[in-house]
Amino acid sequence: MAHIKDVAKQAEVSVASVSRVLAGHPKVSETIRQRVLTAIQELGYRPDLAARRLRSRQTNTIGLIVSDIRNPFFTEVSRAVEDVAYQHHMRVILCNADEDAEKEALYLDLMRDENVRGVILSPTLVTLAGFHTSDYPFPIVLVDRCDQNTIADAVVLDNVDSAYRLTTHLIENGYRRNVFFYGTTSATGRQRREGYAAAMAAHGLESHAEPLPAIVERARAAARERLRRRPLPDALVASSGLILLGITEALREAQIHFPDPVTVVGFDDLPWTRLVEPGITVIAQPIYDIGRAAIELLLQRIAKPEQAVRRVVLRGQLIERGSSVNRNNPTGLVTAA
Amino acid sequence: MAHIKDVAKQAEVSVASVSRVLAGHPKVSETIRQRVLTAIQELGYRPDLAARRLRSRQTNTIGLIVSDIRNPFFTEVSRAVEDVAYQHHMRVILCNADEDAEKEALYLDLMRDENVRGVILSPTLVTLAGFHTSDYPFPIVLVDRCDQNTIADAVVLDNVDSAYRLTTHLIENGYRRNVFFYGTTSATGRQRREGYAAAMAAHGLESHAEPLPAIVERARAAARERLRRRPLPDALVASSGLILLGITEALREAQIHFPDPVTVVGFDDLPWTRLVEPGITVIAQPIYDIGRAAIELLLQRIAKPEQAVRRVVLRGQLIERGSSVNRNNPTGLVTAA
DNA sequence: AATAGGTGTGTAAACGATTACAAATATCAC
DNA sequence: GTGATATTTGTAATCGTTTACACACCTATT
Repeated sequence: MAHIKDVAKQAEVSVASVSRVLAGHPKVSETIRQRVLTAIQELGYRPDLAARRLRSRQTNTIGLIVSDIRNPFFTEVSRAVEDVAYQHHMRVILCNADEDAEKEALYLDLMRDENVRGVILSPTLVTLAGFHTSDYPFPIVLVDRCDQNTIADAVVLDNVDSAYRLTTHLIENGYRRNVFFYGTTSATGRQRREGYAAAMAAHGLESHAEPLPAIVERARAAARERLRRRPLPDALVASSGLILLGITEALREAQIHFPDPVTVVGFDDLPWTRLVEPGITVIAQPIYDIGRAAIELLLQRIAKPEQAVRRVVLRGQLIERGSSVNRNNPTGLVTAA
Repeated sequence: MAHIKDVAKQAEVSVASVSRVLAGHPKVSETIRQRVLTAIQELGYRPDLAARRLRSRQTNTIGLIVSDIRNPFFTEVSRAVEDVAYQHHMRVILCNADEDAEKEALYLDLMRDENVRGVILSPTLVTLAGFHTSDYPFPIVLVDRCDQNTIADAVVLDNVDSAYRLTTHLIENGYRRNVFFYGTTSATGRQRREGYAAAMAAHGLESHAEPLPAIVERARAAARERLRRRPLPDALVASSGLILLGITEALREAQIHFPDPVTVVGFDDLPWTRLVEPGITVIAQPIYDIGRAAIELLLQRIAKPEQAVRRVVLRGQLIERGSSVNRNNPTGLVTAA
């Protein structure tokens, strides 16, 4: 394995010059630059990252701590983050905290050990509660989850409003007894519940919100349970893609072919929501954009540590499908007034 | 930030002793061990990874290079790999090669730079073609993709046999004109095509295999195209979950409610295959087990570099659902002979 | 011609751990 | 009590870079 010394010898220059060429330093003559470059070629030299990091006290790594890598939302976010990061010659360490605050803390420590330049994090409620950017030696951008009180760079959906629009859409189409299933570990679930409750209240309807751990199995169980009770609801509303999947499975189990007598709508425009007849109405999140905004925010923050804290809010898009077909006017004909 | 020197001073021992305690070295007296441990506590000391790696020329990192992180197969594999790796105090660097041989090579170089202990790789055909373990300074375990000629540790499905069973099942249930859609970038797609072709031939039927890039959009387009031609096939067979999704979307677009006149079956028991009526017959891969086997194989190889090359082959499970209902006897009644 | 101010280049000191080796101490047999 | 041996502990070299600083050289100004 060739070292920087060998390159220096081969190019008949000092190690400092080699290092300067490597760093793209401006004050180095074209002659030397060329000699070094060919020497590097000839020897197939690759700098030792460990030595470099030790001496320079810097890495080109950023950390991405997601709460569940199996959630398609986070795989898409990861994808966006990696795409942009690699364009900027930054490496990404991806960690999976499993909706577990302890693991989150563990990984944040790991990030410190790794000397990362910054972190993108989708925090649990617990972590978010006492969250202060200043507790960490690197900048942090929150993604998907953030509340009003937290002072930190963040990229989130307009959760309250999206849930409000989704619920209002349901109500206007004649679904009035709507049950909301939401994840308890995230701020996002709570905010969406809030939007749901506001919409219900605005129409003089009673809220029924069911908190649960945001995984498919628990959502299925909760929905199954609810479908056993009477009176049946008009609609089940899911606060995330995973919960939506669980609910849909429960409906299928119960042989209920939505939209009648019970229908289902929710968050996240996953491919299969179009596939199951007659299609599920959802709020589509611009997931890739969320991820991209997060990494761009982080890169800016790294470049300018002192810039003002920013919060990017992206709008969810209501996609109407068969599961929210108008019950008031099921024939689709215009009723005479 | 406290250094090892500070700890040594605080504990009134030498830096060597501190280092030995940190490494869990056996020859260190209980007295010193305790003094060091409390000093570490008091100072909140955390060793500098860069320095440690530079001096010891070792990391506790393994690399995982997958071909598409958005493919649920690979997210599940990642999950398994990370779970087991972290239990063994190993970090994982996850990279996404995007079915691109150049990116694969790039990431393998990156792995070398990072001095990883080993790599798990799902190679493209191009990379697999000239693959020699000895070209790399670390052990490599192939996952999901490997051909007969490649000499390397590997964990794969019984692709040929699974495809054979799936196709035979179709034929026996009365579907005879079956078209196989498979990804061209992976050895897996080819092997499954082989099993399909063998089953067709065994029943005196003609093969129709359509190669395509293994992404949803291309599969949808290919299926759409095929559905336009006449005569219509009896069944479309997908060699992967993403292709299955594309085909199912095309069927929906064309308003074809499988199993009649055209049905669909394929690989990967994704949650939605149960959901779309009347359910899609699939080969279920034991994905988590595949990932776990891969990381365990790698850890063993790291521990014993000279052990014999191993190939672990896991069996796919045929899950029969509505999409392969028996056409010979559609009523389900026993026909009098 | 002497001085000042740039350039560009080289030398050597970091960076913070691990670890070979030497030194000190403990253990034991006689 | 002595020497031999085994066991801990400490000192200092080392890993491969980056970078502060010094130095040599060149140009421009007086």
